[in-house]
Amino acid sequence: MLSQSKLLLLRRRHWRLPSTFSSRLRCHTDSPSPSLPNDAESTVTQVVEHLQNPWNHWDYDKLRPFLFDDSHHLPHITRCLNSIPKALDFLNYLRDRTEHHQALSLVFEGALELAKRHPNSQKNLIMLHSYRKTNGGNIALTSKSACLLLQCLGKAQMVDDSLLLFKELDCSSKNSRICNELLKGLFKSGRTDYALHVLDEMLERDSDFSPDDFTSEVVFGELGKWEHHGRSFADEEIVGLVTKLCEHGVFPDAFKLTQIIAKLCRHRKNGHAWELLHVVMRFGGAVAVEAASCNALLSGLGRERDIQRMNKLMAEMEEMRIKPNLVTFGILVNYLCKTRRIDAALEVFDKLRGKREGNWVGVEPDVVLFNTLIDGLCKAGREEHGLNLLQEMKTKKHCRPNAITYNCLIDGFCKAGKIGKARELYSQMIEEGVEPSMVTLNTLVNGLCKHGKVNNAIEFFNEMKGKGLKGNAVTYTALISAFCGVNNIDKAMQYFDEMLSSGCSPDAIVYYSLISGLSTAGRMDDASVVVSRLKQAGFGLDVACYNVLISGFCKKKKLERVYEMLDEMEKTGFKPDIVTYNTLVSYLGKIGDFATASKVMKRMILEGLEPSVVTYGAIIHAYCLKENVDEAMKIFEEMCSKSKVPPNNVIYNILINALCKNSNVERAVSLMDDMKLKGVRPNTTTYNAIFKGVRDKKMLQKAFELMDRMIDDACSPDYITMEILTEWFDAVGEIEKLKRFVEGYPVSSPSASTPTSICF
DNA sequence: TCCTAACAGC
Repeated sequence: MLSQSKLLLLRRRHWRLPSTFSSRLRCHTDSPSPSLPNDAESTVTQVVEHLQNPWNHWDYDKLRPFLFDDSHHLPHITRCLNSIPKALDFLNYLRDRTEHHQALSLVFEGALELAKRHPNSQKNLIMLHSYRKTNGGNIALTSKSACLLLQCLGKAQMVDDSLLLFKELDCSSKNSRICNELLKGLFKSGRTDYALHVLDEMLERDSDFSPDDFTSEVVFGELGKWEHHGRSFADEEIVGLVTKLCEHGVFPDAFKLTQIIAKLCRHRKNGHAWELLHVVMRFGGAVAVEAASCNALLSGLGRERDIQRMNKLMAEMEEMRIKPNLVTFGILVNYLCKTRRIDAALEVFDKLRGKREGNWVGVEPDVVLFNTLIDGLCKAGREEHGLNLLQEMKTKKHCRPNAITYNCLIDGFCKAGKIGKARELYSQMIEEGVEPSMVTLNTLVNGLCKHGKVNNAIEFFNEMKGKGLKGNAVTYTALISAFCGVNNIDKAMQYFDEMLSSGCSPDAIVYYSLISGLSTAGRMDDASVVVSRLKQAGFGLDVACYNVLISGFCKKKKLERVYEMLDEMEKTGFKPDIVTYNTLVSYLGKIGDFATASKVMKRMILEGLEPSVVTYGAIIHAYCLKENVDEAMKIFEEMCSKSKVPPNNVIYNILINALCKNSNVERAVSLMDDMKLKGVRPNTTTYNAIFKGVRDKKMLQKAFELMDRMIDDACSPDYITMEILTEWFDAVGEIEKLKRFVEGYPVSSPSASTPTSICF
């Protein structure tokens, strides 16, 4: 049969504690806390039983002893009531009968503890807090109560209540735990400055509540966070705060220290991170610092290419006997790879697995380390060596190659132009059961596009679509750029639309590719449409984007649109760069406005930009177009003698072309000799220009000579070369020589019959 | 929950 009280409890279902806590029987058998002596135990049990009386018919005399000498039992007694309403009834009953504040405080503490154990503790604690606020004026808080309330108010971000509560406490009941809870709440609500003020009080020499491990947890946890509700910390402030705490013997744990250092390094504040780690090293020694924290700093230093400090830190680690781990070596190898010192990276790699003499023998490299090295090798054009490492990985149990391993190699072989090998590696990865990723898809699509195999790229992409892999912005950038590159704007637009309809959201780079393609194709109206779509999507133009647009408008002679772009650039805070100036100079040169071109160049120099080889090229080209080759040559001489930029083959090509057109073939030929002398490599365009010149002057012998030189320079004739030479050689009966030339044989000496280096 | 993390597009 259910007792009356149990019925009551059931009726107040929502107040009930879970069955493990709630049964009245349990309270009977529940022995009071172990510290309770046996005789006390029985009196406590008696009074609890009495209080369980469902109609709250309580005998004040029975309770009286607990209000005075034995009042320390009150929290426990209250907890045993197992019902918050009942506890409040008890509290109200006492308040009507006694002025004994301590007793009330202790009963309230018991009620709070009950609430804390309730599954809906937060709500119940808040309820008790409101109860006390509205009608519990004379209930002072014990330290424990204050702690519980501050904890729940902190969680609820009721920061003003927290502060009021804290102020009301008298100094004797304040302790570190209470301060910590307040601190936590203040940080959580973004009252950073107030929190720091409390922390300062805690640190004061004569304060009774000095910071402890929990303080460290709260404060350092806050410093390591990426997002703050209130103001974020200045990096200097972080260092200052940690120093202050360390001086008081409060250290961050290894995890927090690592987190804070990593955060500073990501903000490119290596100096502060360095200082921070060294403060902790200085005050806390090696105990406080683990390899992970050093690794965080090492990787930051690596990113900024600060090898001096990397070495210094490694030496300090050794001195302090902080043992480097695999990650430490990973950072070092990564640094060496990224600075193209791949042999040094291999040396570290071999040392650490004991293949060479060194101190670090016996560390087994992992997949990341292998991948870092393979990528480094591929980027250095040593993909074959990377392949060897792949084979080695396959023999290891814990180093199975993953998609990233294959991606690095596939990219390496693509960049080296060995598309076949790249595809072979792709098949290999499928055979091995390694799932290709989006990066695999993009690497191959891009590789195929870059080598003029757009159709194969599309084929492969379709194949992957069949497997359920969709393309992303990177995939579409590759395709769009490729189609723009072959002037197939419609196809590029088609893929742009497909990207949108497939649900892939474009990024600034895809927009850039299309804008660039349209501008190059002279379709400025379409380009402008894409620009507004880019802006609608929430992106902005960058300098590169402005440059392609300016160049496009220049080509279309839409000067007013050019100025519009320049104004917009200025308004959005972008300064024209060397490309912008070169575009303008080139345009002004082409329309023959040398006065303005010269003004633009002056402004460019005023802005601190040095004229580049492109700037000189633009001016030289402009004079050539105006058939003022003498002036062009003057600038060329100036380049050779005074400027910091020596002429390249583009400059020579412009001049050779112009001289030939001007019937000054001799001078053009001497420029070709000059190129050889200066080590500037001629290309097919150079030869085409000079061939035109010697053809017009009917210098057949010179043509033979140049053909041999062309073979020696490993330049292959193109359709323009053939156009220039075929008719001429046919007319003079030398078509055989031309055939031999195309096959790579020398032609100037009739006896020559062995192929030359062109076969390589 | 920290550190190496590698790979793709302008």
